[in-house]
Amino acid sequence: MNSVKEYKSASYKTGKIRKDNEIVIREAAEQEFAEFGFKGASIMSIAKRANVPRPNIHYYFKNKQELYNAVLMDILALWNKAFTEFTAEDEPAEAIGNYIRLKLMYSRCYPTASKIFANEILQGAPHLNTYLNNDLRVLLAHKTAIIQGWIDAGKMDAIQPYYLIFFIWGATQHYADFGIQIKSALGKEELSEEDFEEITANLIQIITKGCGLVK
Amino acid sequence: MNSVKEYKSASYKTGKIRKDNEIVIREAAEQEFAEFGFKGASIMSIAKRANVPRPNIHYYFKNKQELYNAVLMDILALWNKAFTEFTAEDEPAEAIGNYIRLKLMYSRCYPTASKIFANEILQGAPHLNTYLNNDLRVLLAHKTAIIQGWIDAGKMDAIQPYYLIFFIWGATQHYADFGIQIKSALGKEELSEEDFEEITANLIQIITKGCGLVK
DNA sequence: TGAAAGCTTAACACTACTGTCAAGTAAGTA
DNA sequence: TACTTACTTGACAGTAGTGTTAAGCTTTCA
Repeated sequence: MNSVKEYKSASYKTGKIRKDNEIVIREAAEQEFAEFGFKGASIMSIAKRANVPRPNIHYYFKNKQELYNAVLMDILALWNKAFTEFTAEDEPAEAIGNYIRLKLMYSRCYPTASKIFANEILQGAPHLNTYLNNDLRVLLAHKTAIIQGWIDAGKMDAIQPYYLIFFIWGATQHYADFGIQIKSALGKEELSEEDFEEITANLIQIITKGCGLVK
Repeated sequence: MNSVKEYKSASYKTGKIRKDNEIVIREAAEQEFAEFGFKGASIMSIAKRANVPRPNIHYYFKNKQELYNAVLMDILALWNKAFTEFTAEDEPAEAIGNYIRLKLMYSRCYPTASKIFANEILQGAPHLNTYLNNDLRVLLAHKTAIIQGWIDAGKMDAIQPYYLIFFIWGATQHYADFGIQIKSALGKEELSEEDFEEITANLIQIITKGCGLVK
């Protein structure tokens, strides 16, 4: 099992073709899952999006569940990365501003990932129980402790740290998940980089000022 | 067709049994659509939730689409009601505070409605094109004009009115749509009325102060 | 009380989708 | 080149779900 020969043979198996095809299928699956959630998505439709015969998908991923898991794990990795950003040593105004900027950048660059996550939560998070009750909870407890530290040090107003985080999440993710509504309301086909810069500036201004971090 | 007799006969038709059954089915459908969206929902599963044989649903609603439309129309009526609240004559601090309070109340009292709307938007709003491009756009233009008036009168900071509205939507709806994540993060089974009051107070404080409406 | 309207239900035909298999083709390596 | 492994594809069986029908039951009210 662990001989050099076996290892080599394994590396042949996971060759370029497999890698490429997996990516194409994953991307098609992301679109489908983002729109319809796990239950509403169909392998047939994913196959059409990916432009491959349906059985190919089963060749690369055992079933719908496994394909979904693969996609979801990628997203969680991305999500965790967006979260490990500010520390107790940072100045709160800058740290919170950067966090908002980062979250909005994610909404702009990875709206599909955000939508899949939203769908998963709407469906009652059946595949994310472990994540929500462990990883996320720990990360969140850490962040809120930092914010509480800033409050105790008199650096900002006494806001419930959890609610501050939820405010940032809600306001920033809205631009990915409700993108269509926003575009429609603004009468735009797409939001440009400049639009996002303006949104970022507005949101940072409201929140930092609202927390007593700037005048 | 319009004779008194016909009218009377029509009123017999829509009797108590029909009314009651329609409500039971509608409520079951709301739950199902909130979790799975239009495509992911199944009439079979709605029938089980409502505790009626499946064909009964077809007796009251022609098909899945019509049932969904009925549910969605109720929600839009509710949504519009949540929107017709502040006017140019109001003091901005109070008006915006009240709007945030109202939106959070909706998230608390009608989370299912909020989730159905979220699902619809995530699926690309195929049934809401008309609403988004007409009703909503008009309402929104009206509200943003009022906010712009307050800004021009020097009553508040120069925030893009559209973005202010979107912040409020995102931050408030988050408590309905992402309720599970929030409960999980806070380690609570349910959010109490007191929790919502605290959330409301925090959010109003951040936003009104952040807009330069209070010190 | 009985006729008409309203409601329920089992059964049917049909479609969409899933997962599997076996036979085939293409790619990679000794 | 010959052999092995990787990949593709059409065909199949099975399940879940939809919408319809026809027959039976219940309620209403003249």
